[in-house]
Amino acid sequence: MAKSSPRLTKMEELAKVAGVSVSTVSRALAGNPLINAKTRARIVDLAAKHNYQINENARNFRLQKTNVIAVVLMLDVKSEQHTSDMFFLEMLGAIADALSVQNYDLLLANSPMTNVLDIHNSRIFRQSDGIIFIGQGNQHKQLNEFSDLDKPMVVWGSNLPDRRYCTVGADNVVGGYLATKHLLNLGRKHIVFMGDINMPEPKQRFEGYLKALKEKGVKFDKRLQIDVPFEMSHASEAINDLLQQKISFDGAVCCSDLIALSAIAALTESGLRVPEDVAVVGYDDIALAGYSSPSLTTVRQNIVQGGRILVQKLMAQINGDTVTDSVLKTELIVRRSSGAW
Amino acid sequence: MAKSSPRLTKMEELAKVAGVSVSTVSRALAGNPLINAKTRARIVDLAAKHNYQINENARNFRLQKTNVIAVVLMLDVKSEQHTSDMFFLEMLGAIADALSVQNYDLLLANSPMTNVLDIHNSRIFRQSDGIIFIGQGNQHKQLNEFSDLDKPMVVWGSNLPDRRYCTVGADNVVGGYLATKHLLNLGRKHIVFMGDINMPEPKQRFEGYLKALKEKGVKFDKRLQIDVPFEMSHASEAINDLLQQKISFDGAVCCSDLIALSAIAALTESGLRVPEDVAVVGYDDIALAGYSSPSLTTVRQNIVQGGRILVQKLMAQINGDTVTDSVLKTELIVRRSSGAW
DNA sequence: TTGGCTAATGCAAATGATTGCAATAAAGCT
DNA sequence: AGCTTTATTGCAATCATTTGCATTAGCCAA
Repeated sequence: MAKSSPRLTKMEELAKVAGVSVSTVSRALAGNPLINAKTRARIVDLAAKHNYQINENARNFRLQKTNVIAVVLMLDVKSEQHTSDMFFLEMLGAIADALSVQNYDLLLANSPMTNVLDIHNSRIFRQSDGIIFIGQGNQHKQLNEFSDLDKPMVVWGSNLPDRRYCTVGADNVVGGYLATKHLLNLGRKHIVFMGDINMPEPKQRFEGYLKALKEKGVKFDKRLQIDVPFEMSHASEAINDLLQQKISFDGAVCCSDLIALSAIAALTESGLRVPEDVAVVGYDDIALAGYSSPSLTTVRQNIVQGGRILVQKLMAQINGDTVTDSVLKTELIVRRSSGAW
Repeated sequence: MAKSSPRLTKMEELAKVAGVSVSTVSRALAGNPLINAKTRARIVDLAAKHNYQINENARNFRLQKTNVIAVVLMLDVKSEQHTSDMFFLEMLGAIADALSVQNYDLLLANSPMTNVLDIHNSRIFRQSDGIIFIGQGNQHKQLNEFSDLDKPMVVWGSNLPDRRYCTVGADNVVGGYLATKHLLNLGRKHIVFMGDINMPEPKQRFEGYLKALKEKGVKFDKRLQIDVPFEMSHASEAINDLLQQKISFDGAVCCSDLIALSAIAALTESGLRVPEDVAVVGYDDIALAGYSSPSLTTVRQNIVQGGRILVQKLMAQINGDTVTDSVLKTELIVRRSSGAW
């Protein structure tokens, strides 16, 4: 590039420089094969040389699209998942990256939302070409209704029965299975499951938990399943309750790292050693997991890949394609201390 | 509202229903006093009744504005602040809330950025009416240059000398002071300061640290100031180094909760008790701080207020006003365990 | 009645891009 | 040469809104 001339801001100007009509420039920049290849190349070069940038405002207006994707964080409802961990930010970052590649903006919606359907009359709806929901909360039914509005949408979450919307999510059954099997392999027999099985994702993890128990021929003790919300404080209380009731256990599968850390705190405060007396496995692999003491064995969901696939599915819908659900691989991150080696 | 008719999507339709021209509708909805008050009220009512929503795309196009604010997370550079804690998400949420009140969208830019000036030729720049930078990283100079581009901008960070851009930030000097004084009041005399004083904010907190020491007549031991990045793992190493060198200390002021938690982990692993042997104070008050064991005494920045003021300052600039910096109050959150009562 | 003044409203241009259709030029065919 | 076909390009309408200027209507005074 020889030198950058003063920037051309309108197609009209670029057309004059190139000695062609505005239509031709428009088509050339869009890669329309109607335009002679040589002309096209020449115009593209000129555009670069003069630092021409299309006016996206005008373009979007003409094309009746917004080039904006709304992201709704489902973190309103009490005892909702991940309210206080890194999951959302990481996912948000992953989505933003994936979107920027496609030249889309991200419109963040994060005001408390008691009913997803309220979105219909909001800016979120009108001012976006599609919506990504992070989590389902307990609004499965509303999400189903929402999908009837024919707005491109995709949901990070589990593939619930009767869903009419597209989901992308990690394999929760496998996640629960891996965590449980890890503890079983260490010889633990009395394993607590900490997570609210009324919520979609914990429920599936619990399935995996049961599957692993069955495989090893360990009988399930239903006193060991505890409906703790993802919020931390309840986890310590739950552990203390168990201890007080003299229900003995030597392992714990937790539905988030925060629950796990909270449980570990309660255990050590009660004089129990982790992992010698009780081995603990978390979920999510938040940054803290690796650095806490004892460092945390945990189940990792591939968030970057998740964000990318969410965007990809949404784009497909915007282009009129029909899409299918996607279940991502889940892996167990074994660290030395909490879950033993 | 009697009943909602099929939605009107164009002003033209609304104008027909109202029996006036499009111009009149436009002016009426904008509250233009040219239009007769009664007519205006009638049109506004009709708009509501027919659920008319203005086409913001067309409006923005005509008015040559984007109604989008870009938010740049300065989390690229190695050893940058807060890379892995909740701070960014909370701030992002606060900003998004404040923006939505003003009917602005949030465009998230979070791709690694080695030089802020690269933004000039990017979508972030063209497709937004203003930019909010979260953090300064080590790009103070570039931010200064950037401010010469006459794009409305505001920066969350500390009020460095020679800045030509508007900043909003918490009072880091006071933060460092409060944390240190708290430990001194508990009778601690050998207090470690953990934070990279080459970074703007830790540097100011360090100032507060020194001020508190001086006030109590405690001499500063420079071996106790340690340049740990905000990233956690280094903090444990640093603590272990100190212990190995037999440098004794009985307190620690940390520049983030993550550093604090990491330090606590290292201390307890070495057989030291927190807070009996070493009292620790963190910074940020992330959700985990209250639930970890021992629970963490920490310095809280008012993030919601911060987001609101950032937006307010930016709006003022967009409207052509000149703005001044803003320093927010900082408070110490005392919890029983880590920092003692 | 006519002219002047004001308050209220409408006309039409403008914003910057896209695209159906028409127009032109070049080439091929008989 | 004359006619048809094809490859390229340009014209002009269109998207929904805002706004300078013109227009109309109503009122009052002379």
